[in-house]
Amino acid sequence: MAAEDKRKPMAEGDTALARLEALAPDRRTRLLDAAEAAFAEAGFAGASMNAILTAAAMSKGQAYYYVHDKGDLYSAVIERALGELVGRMDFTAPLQAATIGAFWNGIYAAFERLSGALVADPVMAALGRTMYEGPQTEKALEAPLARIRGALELLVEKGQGLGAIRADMPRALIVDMVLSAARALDRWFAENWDDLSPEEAARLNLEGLRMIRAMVASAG
Amino acid sequence: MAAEDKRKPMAEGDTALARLEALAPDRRTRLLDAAEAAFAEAGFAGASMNAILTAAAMSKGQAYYYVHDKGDLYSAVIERALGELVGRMDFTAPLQAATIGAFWNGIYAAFERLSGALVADPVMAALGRTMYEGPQTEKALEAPLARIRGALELLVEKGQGLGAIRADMPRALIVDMVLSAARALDRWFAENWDDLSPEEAARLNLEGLRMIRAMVASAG
DNA sequence: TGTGTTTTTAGACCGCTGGTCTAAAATGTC
DNA sequence: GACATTTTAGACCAGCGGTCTAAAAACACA
Repeated sequence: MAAEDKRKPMAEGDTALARLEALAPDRRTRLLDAAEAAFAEAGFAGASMNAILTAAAMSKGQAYYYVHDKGDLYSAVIERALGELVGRMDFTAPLQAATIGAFWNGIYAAFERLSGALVADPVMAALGRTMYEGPQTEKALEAPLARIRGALELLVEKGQGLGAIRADMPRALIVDMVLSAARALDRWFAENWDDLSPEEAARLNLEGLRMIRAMVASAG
Repeated sequence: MAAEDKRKPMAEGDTALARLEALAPDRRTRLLDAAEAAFAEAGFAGASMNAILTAAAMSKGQAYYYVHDKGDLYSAVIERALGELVGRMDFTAPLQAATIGAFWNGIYAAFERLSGALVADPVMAALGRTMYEGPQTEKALEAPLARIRGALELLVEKGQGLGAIRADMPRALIVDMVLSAARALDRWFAENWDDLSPEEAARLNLEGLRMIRAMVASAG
């Protein structure tokens, strides 16, 4: 009478983050820090799981007990980083704006804060670039990305309500275009930062946001 | 007196495409076709070199004689695909436009042709999505991407000369933002194509281009 | 404290990856 | 026919992400 295998096979749907969350904070931090550094430097595919585990001083069995696979670990890293970022952006001002002008000004301010944060933290910036690697990352990103898109979508909705943003295009499309233009702007800044005077940088940043605004502003 | 090794070690800078170009056309096509299909389906990192070689009925020694590494093969695939695409876009009309209106119309027409081509050829579209995988592809793409950017830059310059495009921002930045917004537009279409009526698709496509135009148009 | 159960850990192991290397085959040259 | 060069085949290599087993550690209840 073979005893049935009662070992818990890692609850199915939960992306194993359940266990990760229960892991002692210092060890979780050690793992996520090592992973974040590796992903930021080499991208998702380029980062070596083995190297990450060595850096985090964790055995394989240990790591794969807390995480389904590499993509899962990646999700956790992104989720943590995103948490810090959205905290910094803080969209409450534009969301409560009463006029079109106040709406845009609130957005400018939020993006300025974000931009400052990314400039100050190149690892985070590099990690962000990671997010478009392709089919493998895409799946791992679904959950965390949905959250940030949700926030932006809310913002667009508010803008449309105020008459600030054109309402004749699908909201999702507008969000996509804004996100990607903003990212291009950011990438350009990252690459050319050293050649820019502070004044020029500030001017270009503001004008860049104005360009994005022009793209989505309602014709009126 | 050991005879020096006279074997040609594959000329250094030339990305080995020299040999590839000299390869009999049918065999080169066989290899590139197999690679294109694999890259389009699984992305750069996800595609298996071994599988590609099997599909192309080529031995390893053979393939690596004509190509430095996977990135090199990828470059060749992109280069070929890009050649077909730029042929389809044909920017001569907007480049010779005499008025702002004609300039934009020419651009609309070129993008419409491109969009049509991508819709008709999903493999090519998938391949395009591949191009932003990360550090690994980036290097392989430098050369082919520089060409398309060059073409766009010319276009922006012309637009600035006509007063159609704002001249107060670095040309490279404008090109980046346009490219990435256009890509977002394209991606959105790729994902939502099935849910769109032809009329709606046409309208959104045109309006999307107008949005991009609004982003870069001079304040005038 | 002793015993049985469950959770956690270590690391050997697996199939596969992209890439190298050598020895033979093919081709060219005189 | 003889020699040099170019091209081919595929065994082989280190490293990859991931699995698995067996022991260790922690917990539960007496």
